[in-house]
Amino acid sequence: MTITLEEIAQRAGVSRATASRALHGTYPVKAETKQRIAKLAKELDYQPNLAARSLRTERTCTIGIVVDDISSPFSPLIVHGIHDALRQNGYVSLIINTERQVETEIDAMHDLLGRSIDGIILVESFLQRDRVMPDLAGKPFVFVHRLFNSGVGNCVMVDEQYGTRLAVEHLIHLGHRKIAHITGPKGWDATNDRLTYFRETMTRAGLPLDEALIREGDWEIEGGYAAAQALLTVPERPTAIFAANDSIAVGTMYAIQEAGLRVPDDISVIGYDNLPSATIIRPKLSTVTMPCYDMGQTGAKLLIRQLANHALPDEQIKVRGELIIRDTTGIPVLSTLKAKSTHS
Amino acid sequence: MTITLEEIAQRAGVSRATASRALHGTYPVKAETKQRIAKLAKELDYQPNLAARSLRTERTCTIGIVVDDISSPFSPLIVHGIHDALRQNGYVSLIINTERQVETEIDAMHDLLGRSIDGIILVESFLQRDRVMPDLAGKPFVFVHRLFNSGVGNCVMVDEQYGTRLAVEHLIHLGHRKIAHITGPKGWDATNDRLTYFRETMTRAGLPLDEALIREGDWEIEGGYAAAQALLTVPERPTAIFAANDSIAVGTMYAIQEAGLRVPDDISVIGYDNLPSATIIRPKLSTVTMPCYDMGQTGAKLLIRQLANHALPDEQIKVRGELIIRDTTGIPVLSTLKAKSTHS
DNA sequence: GTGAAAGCGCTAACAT
DNA sequence: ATGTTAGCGCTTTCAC
Repeated sequence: MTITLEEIAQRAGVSRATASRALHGTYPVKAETKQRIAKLAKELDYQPNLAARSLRTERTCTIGIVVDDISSPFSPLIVHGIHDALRQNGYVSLIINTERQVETEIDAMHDLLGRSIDGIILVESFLQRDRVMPDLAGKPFVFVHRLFNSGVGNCVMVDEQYGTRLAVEHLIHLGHRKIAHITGPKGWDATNDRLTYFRETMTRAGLPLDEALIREGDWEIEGGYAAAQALLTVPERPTAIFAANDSIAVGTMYAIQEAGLRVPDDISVIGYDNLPSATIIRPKLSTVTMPCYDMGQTGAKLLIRQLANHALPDEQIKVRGELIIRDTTGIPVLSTLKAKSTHS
Repeated sequence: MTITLEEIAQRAGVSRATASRALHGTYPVKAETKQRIAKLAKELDYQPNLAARSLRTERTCTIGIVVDDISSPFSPLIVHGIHDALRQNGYVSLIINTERQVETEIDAMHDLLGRSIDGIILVESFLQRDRVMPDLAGKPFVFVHRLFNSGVGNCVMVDEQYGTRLAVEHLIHLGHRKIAHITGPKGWDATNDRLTYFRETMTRAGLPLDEALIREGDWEIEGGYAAAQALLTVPERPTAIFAANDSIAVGTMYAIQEAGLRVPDDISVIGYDNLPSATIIRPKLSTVTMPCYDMGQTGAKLLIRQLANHALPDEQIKVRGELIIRDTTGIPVLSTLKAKSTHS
C-alpha cells in the first residue's frame, strides 16, 4: 500500500542503497540515475518512513516543547515563533503542557526522551526558575522565558533594561518629570528588573526619585486600580504612570477616569507587554511589546545551532521589545498648569 | 548508553520476548518474572524506543493537529483540550500551523502522513469550509471548528442554536422586548446561525421582529461601534443588544457610553465567546462561552474512538456553551420609563 | 558509482 | 509460560 524505498529502487532498477543516496544528494550518484529516482519518488508520492529512518540514524527531526500553559496570553506566540523557525529547518515539534506543575514538567521530559526527540525547548520553565538544570541524556535544550532572568545554560530572555528605558524615556521626552511606577508583585524577576531599570532611567535623566510614586500591583487590573487610586491622593500627583504590565495599566486608567480625570490630558499612562487589552481599552494604550514571537524564533534557532554542533558553548540571548505609541501618552500640558495654579 | 529491552532481558535472565510481554501485561507471564522485570525496568529507567516500536506496529501513539493559527484567541484553548484528552490516553501530538493558507494545510497533511502518525485533528480547517474531504490514506481524522457548520465527516461544532437562545432568552427573561442584534459579517456560517436563531428565539417568545434592529458588524470593535451608533438613532430605541461576538459587544458599549447612556441602566448588552475582553471592559460583559476547551476534548476523544475501531461511522457532535451573567445585562427599568415619558 | 549485507530496537507468529 | 526467529524500512559501512 504505502510506497517504500524498496519499491522505488525496484522500479528504477537499482538497489535500495542507490535510491537512498540519490534522494539524499550527499553521496555521489550518476546524475542520470539520480534524476530518474527523484522523478519516480515524486510520481509515486514517496514518503520516507521516519520511524525507520530514526531507528537507524538516531535522529528524528522532532524537538520537544515543554510549555507552562499552552493557552496563556504569551505562550502561544512564543510557540508560534518556535514553530516557524523549526519548520524552515525541517523540524517538527511535540508539545507538552505542564499546567505550571513541576512534576508534570519532569514527567514531560521523561516522556519526550522516550520519544527519541533531538532536543527540547522549555518555555517559562519552573526548573529554570529554580535554577535547576534538567538531565536530558546529553540532548541539547534551550530555555525561553519572560519572567525569570536566571541566565543559566542556553536561554532566551527579555532585555528588560531596554524595554523599561523605551517606556520611561518616552514619558521623559514628552516632558514628564513626576513619573510614577506601579510594579508587579514581589518575588518576580520581571518585577525587580522593571523597577530597577525604572529607577536607573530616571536617575540617568537627572530626575528626582520620589519613593511615594512607586506602588506595588499584582499583574492584574484590580491591583493596578488600587495602586493608582493611592497614587492619585499623593500631594504631588504624578503626571505620568509607568505600569509594569498592560493589565496594571488598564486598572490604572479606570482609576484615573473614575476620579474624573482624563488620560492622557491629565495623566499619561504607559503599559508593558502589548497584549490585546492594549487595543481593547479606550483610549488605546501606549506600551512596550513583549517580543514573544521573536523570542520563540531565537530560541528555536539557538537549539538548531546546538543540534548541528553539540560542542557549542551555552548562549544567553536577550531579545528587545519595541515602543508602541498609542493614545494614552501625551504632553503634560494641563497637569502642569494645574500644578502651577495650585501652588500659586 | 541507553537502556534497551535486550539489556533488561539479559539482566533478568529471560528473552527479549518475555521482557516485552511482561512490560505490556497483555500476555500471560509468570507473576514473579513479571514483577522482577518491572522492577528492573524502573531501576534502569527503561524508556522503550518508540521509533522501533512503531516501525513494527505501524502505530505511533502520535496524532497530528493541523491548526489555522496557533496564536489566535481560540485555537490555543481548543488545542489545550485536545492535549489533555490525548495525554490521558497516552497520545502526544505534532502541531502544524497553517497560517490560514489552504496550500499549507495540504502540505501539512503530507508532512504528517510521512511522520506515520495515527490520525489527524483539523482545527478550523479550510478544507472543511470548502466541504473538501482530505485524503489520508485511510487514517482517521476529525474536524473541530467554530465558524463553519458543514457537518461533514467526523466533526465537532458549536451548538449555535443553544448558545444564541441562552443569550437572547436571558434578555427576554429580564423583561426586554425591543432587542437588537448586531451580526457578524456576511458569508460566515456563524453569522447566519446566530441571526437565524436570534429570529427564532424572538418569535418563539412571541416578540415582534423589527428588522430595523438588525445591523451588520464585522467581528471587530469598530464594526460593532458603528452598528451600535446606527441603532441609537432609530425612533424606537432598543433596550437591549445581542452582539454576535464579544468584540462587537465592546464596540457597542463604547457607542452607548459615548452617547451619554449607561450600560445596563439604559441599554443592556450581551456578547458571545467569553474572550478576555469581556472581563477587561467595564462594566464586565455578560456573554455566552465559546466552549473551546470542551470542543478540543470532544474532538480528541472522538478521534481516539475512531482509532480504536476504524469501522465506526462518522459522528457529528455539537458542543454547548454556557451563559455568563456579568454586569452589562439588567432589567429595562429606566429605559422603559423614559420611553413612556417620551410617548406621553 | 553501485550493490550486498548488516543492523537499529522492538513485537508477534510460531514453536515448544 | 517462555524462547526462537523473522522482519518492519531505512542508512551506511564495506566491498567491488
